[in-house]
Formats: sequence, structure tokens, C-alpha cells
Amino acid sequence: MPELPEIETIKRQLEEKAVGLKIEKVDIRLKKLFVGEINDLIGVKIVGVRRRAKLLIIDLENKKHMLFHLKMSGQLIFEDRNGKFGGGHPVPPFSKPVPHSATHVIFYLSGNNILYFNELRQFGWVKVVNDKQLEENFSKVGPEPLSELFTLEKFSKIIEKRPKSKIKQILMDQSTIAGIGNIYASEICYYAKVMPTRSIGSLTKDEKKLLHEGIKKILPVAIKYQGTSADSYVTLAGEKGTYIKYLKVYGRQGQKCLRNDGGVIEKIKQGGRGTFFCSVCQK
DNA sequence: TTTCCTGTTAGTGT
DNA sequence: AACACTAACAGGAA
Repeated sequence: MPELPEIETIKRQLEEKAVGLKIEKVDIRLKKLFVGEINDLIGVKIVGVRRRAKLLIIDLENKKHMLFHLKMSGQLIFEDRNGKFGGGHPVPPFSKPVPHSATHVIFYLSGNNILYFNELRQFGWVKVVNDKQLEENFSKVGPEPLSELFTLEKFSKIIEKRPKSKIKQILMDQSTIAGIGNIYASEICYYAKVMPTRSIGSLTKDEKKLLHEGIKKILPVAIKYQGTSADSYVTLAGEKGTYIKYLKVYGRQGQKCLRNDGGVIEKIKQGGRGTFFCSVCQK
């Protein structure tokens, strides 16, 4: 799930594996997903891996950066002599031999390591940018929710600027808060026991506090979990992982609310996206 | 077969 | 500003 937790997971694993390696060759199999100069990459060493919002940044020693957006269905799979790990959308399954039809860019790295960029729906992209372009890419992106700077006061201040907006919409708005997508927006509302369809202006102080708390608690747990999931080498079964187990409302329509309050999880459409909630405990 | 859905987001019109 | 709708695309589910 290319929301914040999964990108963060990829970031941590890739950082460990790829920093210090040189890019030896790049095979672009679908041109439209690659923006930039391939010559900026060849023979260049990877010096860092970062995440900002839902984007993965690979820093290069020549002051260039590779910027990945996995959109709905992107995957990154890193393969070394021990096997491979993958992160992103689990379809096609990480166990499927790469490269395959959804493998659009292949980075051959020193030491016989390979990074595959897969994108089933072809919405995602990788860009090679300089410092200035990198900054521009994030000029309209809001604060990182897990940053210490993202306090309750800061959160309240940001959302109160948009009193008429719906809670779920605000949570997913990248210019307001970075990295939260459709799954976690529903999960956070459930945590805070508020209906995702309510407007910001209707929230009490306590509810805002709970929403903030939900963001701060759910995302790290998800990172921990996704780490496990994405860590599974392809020889292991179940690459879809157990993260579904962790979700309280997303995809659980028709099932009992886990708070055992007699409620059943409902699914509605909000702004064209599925929204999940329990109308008994969420007010 | 057809239709509808999907973890994103940029752009357009009202 | 908020909201609805569309477009990029492939494929699984009903």
C-alpha cells in the first residue's frame, strides 16, 4: 500500500541494502514512466534513501535524486544474492518472478544487486531531478505526520483553516498532511470514533485530539507491521501479508465492529472513494 | 460478457 | 473554497 507506512518500510530496507552501491545500468522498458536523463545515473553511487509524503527519494552522489511515486499499484523489488524483498502494492504478488509484464524500469546495481520498478496500472513514475526540482516537487506538500513538529496545536491550526471540509478528505489531502491515503484515513476516523463524513467545523476539541492521537499511533504500528510484511522473502507464502488482520474498518464492510458494540461496518462512497465506518461507535 | 471496483493525484468546471 | 467528475491503466470480482 503505497501510503506512508509502506513507503517508509521500503525506505528503511532499501537504505540498508542500496546505500553505497553504484548504478551500473538502467533498463527502461516503458518510457513514459521515466522522466529525466539516464546519463545522470550511470556509474553514480547511491548515498542515501529518504521518504517524504508518499514518495521515495534515492539520493545520488552527483547531487541528483531519483524520485519514485508508486501511486495505486507500484512496487519496488530489491534483489540480492540472498533473495528479494518487495514493497508497495502486492499485486502482482511479490513472489511472481521478475521481470514480468508490469516491470517497467530495472536498475542494475553493483555487486549483482537489482532494483525492479513494477507498476501494474502505469500511473506511477520515477523522475531524476536536481536539488531545486526536488524542492519544487514538495512545495505544496503538508507536514510529515510523524514529525515532532506535527503537534496537536499544529494539526488543529491546519485543519481549522478548512472548517467546511470533510474530515476524511482533509486527512487525505496531501497539501494539508503528508502521506495519509484512503485506507488510513478510514482507520484514523475509526480510532477517533468520528464519522469520516463530518466537517472539520463540527469537531470538538476532544475529537481533534483523538484524531491527532490516531494519526500518531496508527501510522507507526502500520510501519512496524508493513515492515514484517514487506520483509518476507519471495520464498515465503502470503506476500499479501497479515496486514489485513490489522485493519479495523477498511475492507470490512458487512462484518461486525471490533468494538463489539453491535455495529456492522458500512461502506459508502465519498469523493469517489470507498469510506468505511461503524455508525454505532463513530459519531 | 459487462460493469464495477481498486492503496493516487492533477486538472477542469460549477 | 468545496465538490463532482475525468483521465492516466490493468485486471480481479461479481
